[in-house]
Amino acid sequence: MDEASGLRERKKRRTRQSLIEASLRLFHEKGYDETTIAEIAAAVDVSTRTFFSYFTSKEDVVFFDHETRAGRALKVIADRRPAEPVADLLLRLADETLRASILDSELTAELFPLRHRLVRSVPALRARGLHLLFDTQRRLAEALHQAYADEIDLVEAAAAVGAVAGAAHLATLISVDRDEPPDRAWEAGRRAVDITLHGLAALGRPAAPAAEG
Amino acid sequence: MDEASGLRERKKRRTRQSLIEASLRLFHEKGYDETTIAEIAAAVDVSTRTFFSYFTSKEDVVFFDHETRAGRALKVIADRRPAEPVADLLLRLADETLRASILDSELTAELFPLRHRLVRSVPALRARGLHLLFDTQRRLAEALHQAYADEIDLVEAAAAVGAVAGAAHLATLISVDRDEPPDRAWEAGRRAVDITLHGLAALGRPAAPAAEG
DNA sequence: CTACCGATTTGCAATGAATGAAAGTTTCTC
DNA sequence: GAGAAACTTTCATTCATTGCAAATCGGTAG
Repeated sequence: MDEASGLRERKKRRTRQSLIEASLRLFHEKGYDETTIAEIAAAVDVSTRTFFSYFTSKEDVVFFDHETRAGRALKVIADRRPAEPVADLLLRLADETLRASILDSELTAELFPLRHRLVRSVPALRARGLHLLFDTQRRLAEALHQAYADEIDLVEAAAAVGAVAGAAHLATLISVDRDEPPDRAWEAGRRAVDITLHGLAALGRPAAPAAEG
Repeated sequence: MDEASGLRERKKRRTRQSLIEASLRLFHEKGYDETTIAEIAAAVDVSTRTFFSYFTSKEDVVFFDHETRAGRALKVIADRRPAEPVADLLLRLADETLRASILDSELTAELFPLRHRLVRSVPALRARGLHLLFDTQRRLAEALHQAYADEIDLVEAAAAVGAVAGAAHLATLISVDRDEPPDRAWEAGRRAVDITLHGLAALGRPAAPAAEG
């Protein structure tokens, strides 16, 4: 795609990456509000103004990889397997997304968990994160509707995406907020998805194993 | 409760209300970013500084009634009817919440829909709104778990709340974004909740009417 | 009515994010 | 190399937000 690497490109990529890493590191050390753009810029040795030509806002640096991730999720839907039931696709989608949000990243092992903590603890970042999450959900819903055009309408698609994402998100969120380890959070998300797929109507009843036919 | 109305109290209430209304009106007329706190303050004839003693930020005015609403939702759960199935309570909860977000408000008929549009169209407000929404969901999940302590664990409660809220929210959101009228959005939300309660596993299949037993 | 206490409001100064415009540099192309 | 295109840096400005101290206001005990 954009592999064309002139010196210019490489330099830009490096600056960008440096800004991201310096930002996260400083946010971690001094706190988000306490860190000024000036300090970040100084750490990378560029002007304050340059920061804003790479990221539109202070919040934005933290979500540098959002678009990449959203694209990957959309691709899962776009590449849906022929005759695959909606529920199966949703399960795969949830699986991949959960995995990605716990492991995968363009960040070093040092910075990855650190960002998580930041987004969880800084209200402004949490808010921005949710905003991005929802915009993605909307896109996913539209994509799902497209992919299964003659099977489910837009409202159904929205219900499906919203339900699965909502359940998984809230479940992992609560788990993580209780300082449970990543694998526990992953498990919670996974279980939430299962419950949602099988229907909340069954909740609280003994344990009626969902009939497969 | 706090009905103690000295002149002081009344005056404060009036100022607060004026600030809210002036804000919404100006945000609508000039746009959110284009409206300065100074203008809002001027419109109500108080100092800029005073604005901040009523609301912690510019975004905050718009969500002045959030806490009240969240409290009402929590109360629905707290007052759960004896022996009421989880799914039934969730349905009632969704119903009341959907209704409230389309009708009810401490605002005039003129300002109510106007705020909706603002929150939908201004990224910063949308983000803040989602943040508040999620905090509420978390509280609702904890409350649900408490209310049904020996029937569902916290993850199940989170899955339930997240799924229902997620489905309803995304469905109405998409509907509203397509400029469909409020009653259509309400219907979409309602349908999304039904779908979620019955399980997404059934999606896309002919039309297997959920067995009631 | 008057003095006094505590709650509000105000004016002022400062900090820092974000943006626009113009000028200076660097990289790329021919 | 010359010039264009892409980046950066400077500089100046607007505006949200906050801390502080002085000025006001409302309630109330003499």
